[in-house]
Amino acid sequence: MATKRHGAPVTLRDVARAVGVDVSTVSRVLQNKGRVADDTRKRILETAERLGYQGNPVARALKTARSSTILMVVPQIENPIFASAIIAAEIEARRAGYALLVAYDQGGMGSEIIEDISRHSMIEGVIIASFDEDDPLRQTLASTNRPHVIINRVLAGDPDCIAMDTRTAARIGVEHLVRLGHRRIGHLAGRLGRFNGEARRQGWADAMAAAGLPPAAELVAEAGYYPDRVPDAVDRLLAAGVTAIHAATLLTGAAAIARLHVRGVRVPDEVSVVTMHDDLLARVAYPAITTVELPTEEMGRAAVRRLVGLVDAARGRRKAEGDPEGTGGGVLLLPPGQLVERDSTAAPPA
Amino acid sequence: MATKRHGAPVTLRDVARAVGVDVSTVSRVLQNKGRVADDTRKRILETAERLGYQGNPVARALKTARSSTILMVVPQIENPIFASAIIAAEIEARRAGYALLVAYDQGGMGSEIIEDISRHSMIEGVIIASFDEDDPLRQTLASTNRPHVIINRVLAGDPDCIAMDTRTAARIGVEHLVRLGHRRIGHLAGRLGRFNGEARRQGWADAMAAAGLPPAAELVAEAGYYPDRVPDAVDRLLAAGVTAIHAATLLTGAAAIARLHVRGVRVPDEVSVVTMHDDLLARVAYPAITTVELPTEEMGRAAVRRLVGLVDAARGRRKAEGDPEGTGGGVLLLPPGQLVERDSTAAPPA
DNA sequence: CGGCGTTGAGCAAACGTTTGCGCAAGCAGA
DNA sequence: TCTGCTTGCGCAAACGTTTGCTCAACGCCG
Repeated sequence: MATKRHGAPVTLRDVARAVGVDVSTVSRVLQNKGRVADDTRKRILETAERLGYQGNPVARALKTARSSTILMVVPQIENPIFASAIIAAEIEARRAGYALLVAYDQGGMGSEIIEDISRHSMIEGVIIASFDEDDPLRQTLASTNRPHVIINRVLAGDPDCIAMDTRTAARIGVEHLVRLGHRRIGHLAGRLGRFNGEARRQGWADAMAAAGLPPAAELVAEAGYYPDRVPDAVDRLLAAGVTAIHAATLLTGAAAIARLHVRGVRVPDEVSVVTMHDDLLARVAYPAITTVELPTEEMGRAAVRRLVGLVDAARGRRKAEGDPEGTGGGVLLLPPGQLVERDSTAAPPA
Repeated sequence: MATKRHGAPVTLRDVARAVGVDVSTVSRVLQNKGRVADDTRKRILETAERLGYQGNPVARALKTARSSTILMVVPQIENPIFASAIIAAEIEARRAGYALLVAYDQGGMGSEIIEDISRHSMIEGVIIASFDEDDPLRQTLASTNRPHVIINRVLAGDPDCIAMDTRTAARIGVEHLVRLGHRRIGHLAGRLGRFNGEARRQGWADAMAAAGLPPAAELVAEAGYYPDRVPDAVDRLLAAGVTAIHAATLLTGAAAIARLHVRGVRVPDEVSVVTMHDDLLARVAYPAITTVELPTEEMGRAAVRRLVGLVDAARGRRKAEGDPEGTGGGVLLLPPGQLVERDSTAAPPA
């Protein structure tokens, strides 16, 4: 009996030898392929269990050319939207039998990152969050025809984008303000001209139009996604005489409230604030912030499902299965959740 | 000339054939091992470049038994401490030539998760954040003797823990309050009895003792890590007559401020609030929160460095190199950063 | 009783590397 | 000219699987 070095992992050969069959038979049993006598099967399963056979994922990957690993590239920014998307994506990936690699893009380096990681790890597909319209990564991805899906943004020409319908989310928030009686409603914009900034502004405009209110230019103040420029933008909205502010993001919404406090403006008595993405921050702010729930987790899950579908398709499997999981191509725009009414919104002052 | 199926990846054999040498020679050139004639080397390099040779990480991993992949397990909680630790860890890992898998533990399932992922991916080491003192994962890890490091917590008996010195961070915050003239300083505790909750309470007690102030029991109110129980705890501290509150976490600090607002207590005029972890939330709260910086990113980076060291050591490399990178064993307690003074702290009312 | 289909299992090739070994060529010293 | 060392490179085994092919044994039907 050939003694193995202690600690060395148990291989198919070890099991095969112990049972007295060929490795191929063991392999077939372990993956339920091919016909094996019930008796043999039982002995193999028992022995594999007894020896603690684990299987070597690398060897399997080499033979099958499948690594069951996907990569998610996110901007380095600590955006809570991505944080929860990653969490949900990982859990969904694990459920689907995949492992999730993450990589943080420090700005437009997506291509290099993917290439870099591909050097040590075989990745079957990529989920990309850091993606400007002009990102060179797009070319790379298209030319290398590696399965990929883009999240948090709809990109013209790419069928595999999964984003949240922030336009509708914005509309819901603003409609709530309208319902409360507000007429001069300002929009604290993110980055206008960018996909997400623009969608939110549109949603604000939609609600305004539906209420017969003019979406005047002075009612829109751009602040970006960081708190820095918020005070200035809020001041401009106050100068425009708003009684309510719709903030594009939770973070800028909170910053807006802080600015209103500084300016001595009471929230919500004098000015209401509403925003989207129902995160913890909305609950610890004072007053607690009224928000519209965003399907951040569903975005992560949907991205994984779509990507797994693409990977499978690329391997020729379930080619014409009528798309039973609804993962079929096409841009997916996830509807927002509920309006969560808290203490930052009220009727305008008489 | 054997035409390859278009799209099939370029292998060593392809390059070797094109140059007219053996695959082994190509391999040696590509990894700079062994002696090869300069001329041959140049031709091989050129051809590899021209054909776009990428190398197959799986095949390499099979042969070398190295996957250059590490796993980081974090609790599913969207704790900003972990978010930034992950980001920093990933970037450090990439720099070290590793890829980072993440997995989110939904509560005590660490062992299952690791086993699950090990089925598809070969992982060389694990960084674990979700780790209670009694976690069964600990046994698993010890018995399987897989290289691992534990972060955000010091575990008796495990030499590879990397945590932040939150005790000192707490002391620094409280010292600041003392310096401002506060004498009745409450501690809004996390979870007492747990590593992190206890360290912070100790730091508070340290500063109190140093100032000759009695750390009375009624000055400590436990609230956990979530905002839910904060209002009640704050009320108790107010009843105890505090003029300042040291909150264990940024989130509960923000929630405490909100509660003080609700109670009609002005911050910082009547009650000051200080906490730790200088995150965006501290800047968008009103008033902006005075915090002590926490080395969350360094924790992530240090964990990766240590783990890489362990992995290398386990493979017998640089066994006795005098530990040039300072990654040597032993618990690492990272010192906190600066006190960032903002608007939530001031002298106590006369 | 011969042909044939089915079942169970072994043989061996392949996946793309890495690496120990061997060997030919070249060259220096004796 | 022979020995012996170095340099450059090919040969082939291995890493642990998966899978197509082969084949013996067996039972069934005509």
